[in-house]
Amino acid sequence: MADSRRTEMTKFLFRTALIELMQEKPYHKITIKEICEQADLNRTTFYLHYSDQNQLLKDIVSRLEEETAKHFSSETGNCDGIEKLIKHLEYIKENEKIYRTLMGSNLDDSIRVKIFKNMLSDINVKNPEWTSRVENPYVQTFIVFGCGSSIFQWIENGFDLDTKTLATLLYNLGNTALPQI
Amino acid sequence: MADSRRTEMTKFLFRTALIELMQEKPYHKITIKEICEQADLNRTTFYLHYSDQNQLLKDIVSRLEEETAKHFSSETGNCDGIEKLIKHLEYIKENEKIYRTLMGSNLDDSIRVKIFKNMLSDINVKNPEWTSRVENPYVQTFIVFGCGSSIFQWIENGFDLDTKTLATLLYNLGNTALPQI
DNA sequence: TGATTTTATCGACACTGTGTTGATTTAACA
DNA sequence: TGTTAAATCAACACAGTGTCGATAAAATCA
Repeated sequence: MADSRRTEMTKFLFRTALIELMQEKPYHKITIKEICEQADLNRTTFYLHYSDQNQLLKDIVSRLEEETAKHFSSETGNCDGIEKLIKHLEYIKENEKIYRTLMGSNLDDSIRVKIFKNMLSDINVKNPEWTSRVENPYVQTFIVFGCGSSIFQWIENGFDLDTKTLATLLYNLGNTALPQI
Repeated sequence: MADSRRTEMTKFLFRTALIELMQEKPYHKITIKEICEQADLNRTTFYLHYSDQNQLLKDIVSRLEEETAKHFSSETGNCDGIEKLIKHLEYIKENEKIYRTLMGSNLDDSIRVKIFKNMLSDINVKNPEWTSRVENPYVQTFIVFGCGSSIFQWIENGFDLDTKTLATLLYNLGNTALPQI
């Protein structure tokens, strides 16, 4: 019924193996064979659970999304916009390894957008100052990718700004522009 | 001496073949064998000029950069910031095929950044309103990726805004935020 | 033009990764 | 403990890679 403990463990090992390999080399150069060797599992077993690397990667990303959603549903009930952004940045900092790995692996656009939106989801959905005025999709894109890329750079730079400074910067970048459009 | 006409033609055929294939499928799924079949050239000939697909792609991108630079060195001598941006957008529109192909193929970050910066190079380098005040690398990243992604979306949407409207929008998004930081 | 050099082609090679098979072993759990 | 589900194993045909040495074609120039 559902996924037994054994298969759950197997899938966990595959996910771990891919994440480990992604820290060493770009995603697109990682073969299924390598993943299996890293996980110490048979290649036939891989095909029992995933059709290819992309399926496995999607599994990793969707689990991260679930965990993030779970975390923020309880955490940030009533914060204002900038506090939510700070909480998001803190969450990313706490989960440095997975975010650094995902962002540094030249992933496909669809995956990258998912992660960007995930990093900003609460803000993008719930903060009236930011989004209720943003019916223009170009402005949304500008802000999501502008913020997302800056956060990515912040991760790469080893968190050289404290969360409040970066949050204020990004918030102002997005916010001050909006009313004037 | 240098590249003879014959090798120049051969390389041109390989470049054309890759661009054609990139319109059909994501870059990372294109094999060297396919490129050769598309170009109607022998696979051994490919290895005579390029070590792999990435080399060929870099060739394509660097030639686009050269052409762009050549175009803008004569074109936009003395325009102000927003006019330069309009000229860039018009140039992208004129070269729709190559830009659409490059941006829609899930390329590596390094290539994407090159193209983004290329799209904004004049603005980023020469417009005092935008960049002399931007010593903060996070703000630069925000603007480059914000604008780049919006322009990408504009291409994907089939140029649904006229160049002046989009240029004004992006210019305001970047510009109004800056003085307040 | 014919001789020379450069460039593209051809066939073949060993090698790596892919995706699938059926038979077998291992481990969970009722 | 016996039954069931999951992981393993060996083997398969197949596709793409990168590299040969030998050959053919085509550009260059004496």
